[in-house]
Amino acid sequence: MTAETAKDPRPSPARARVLETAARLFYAEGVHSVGIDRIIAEAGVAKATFYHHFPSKDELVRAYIAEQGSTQRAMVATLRAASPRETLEAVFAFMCEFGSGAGYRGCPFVNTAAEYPDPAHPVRRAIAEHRRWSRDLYRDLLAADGHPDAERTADILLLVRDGLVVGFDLDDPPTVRATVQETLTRVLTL
Amino acid sequence: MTAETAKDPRPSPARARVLETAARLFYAEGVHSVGIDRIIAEAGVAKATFYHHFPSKDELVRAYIAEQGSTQRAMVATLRAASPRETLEAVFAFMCEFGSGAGYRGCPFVNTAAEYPDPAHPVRRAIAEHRRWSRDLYRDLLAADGHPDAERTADILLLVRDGLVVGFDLDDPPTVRATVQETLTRVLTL
DNA sequence: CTGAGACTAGACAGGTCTGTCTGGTAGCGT
DNA sequence: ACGCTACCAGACAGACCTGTCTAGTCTCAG
Repeated sequence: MTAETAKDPRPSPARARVLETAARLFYAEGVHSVGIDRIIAEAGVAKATFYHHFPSKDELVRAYIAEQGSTQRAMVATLRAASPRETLEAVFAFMCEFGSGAGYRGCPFVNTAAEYPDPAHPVRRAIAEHRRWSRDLYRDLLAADGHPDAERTADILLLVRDGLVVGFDLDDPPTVRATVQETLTRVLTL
Repeated sequence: MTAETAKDPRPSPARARVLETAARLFYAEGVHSVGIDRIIAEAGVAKATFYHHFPSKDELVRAYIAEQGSTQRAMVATLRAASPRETLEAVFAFMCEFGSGAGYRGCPFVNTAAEYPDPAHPVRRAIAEHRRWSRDLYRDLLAADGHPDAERTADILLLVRDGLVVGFDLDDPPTVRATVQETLTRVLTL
């Protein structure tokens, strides 16, 4: 699916404004709590324009998830460090940094999944796709670092990642930060 | 807050039916996706009766969260094993068992928190309360087992718990089960 | 110049949401 | 017998939801 990676030759500022506004509101308040009317009002876009670009609200949600995914992939690309091990640590350090920020409201993928029970739903599929990418990123970095059990350790890192994003949202950020650090130490040292 | 622990001398079957139905639907489909009308219809209760027992939907959600908490506390009480260490393992084994079940849809606390952004909201406070109880349970069991760093390890176990409940919902259960086992091994052995 | 398409403004339909209200029945303690 | 409380059935208000539609503006390629 190369839907969000330069598919459309015309960027369409209105569409971008809708997606940007939707991302901000969905993340801050949840998908079902934010209506189309509010999105188009804050984006300064007519309703017909919205439905010209997105066939339904669900498709907007799917686009929101896909856009979050590409944003995160781009962010990780900027974190590439000298060694795979350092890159891995930079990724988790970044998540901790982000999770300690003011507007943090948890992981958009996990939060949105909570509002879409059906695993076969397109939104859920988009979420699953990003999870696979995350896990593969961890595995590749571990393997490049010469880790003897990259596959299983990647699964563990995904589990730590999930605990991290939930913890920063629900618990005391400095404590979670220290907990993540300690967990990574115990999990990565053999 | 002793609201759910034998406060009312009259159990009120109608109230219990509402709470039971709400718990089932909220868990399976999410809080905002399930309306009052549907709950009272499936519970076989009049609307006036519902609003006689619960002042608002938000209060029903709070009661749902509180009830989930007491249910989990009761469940843990039945898992007490010979040693604290075995009890701890039984708790995580039970979560894995439950997470592998057919109707599993993630953690009601985490899922509901995703729909209530405001940390000051009563629902979020009830969720925070249960998280404190979980962390304290881990800490007490670790301390009773003679663990040298019960406090920090309890934080880690809470993080593992969060990763566990998310993973069983979004990923392949058998894989997550093995991952949890391996994570606990790496995290608990010093 | 012409026509296609992106855009704005806003009415509208049909449904669902929470919460209130009326009206009436049944059990139970005193 | 009386009154309190729990309970049922369902209408109703007012707001909000998604999605469609009309009507008209503006830009730009050909």
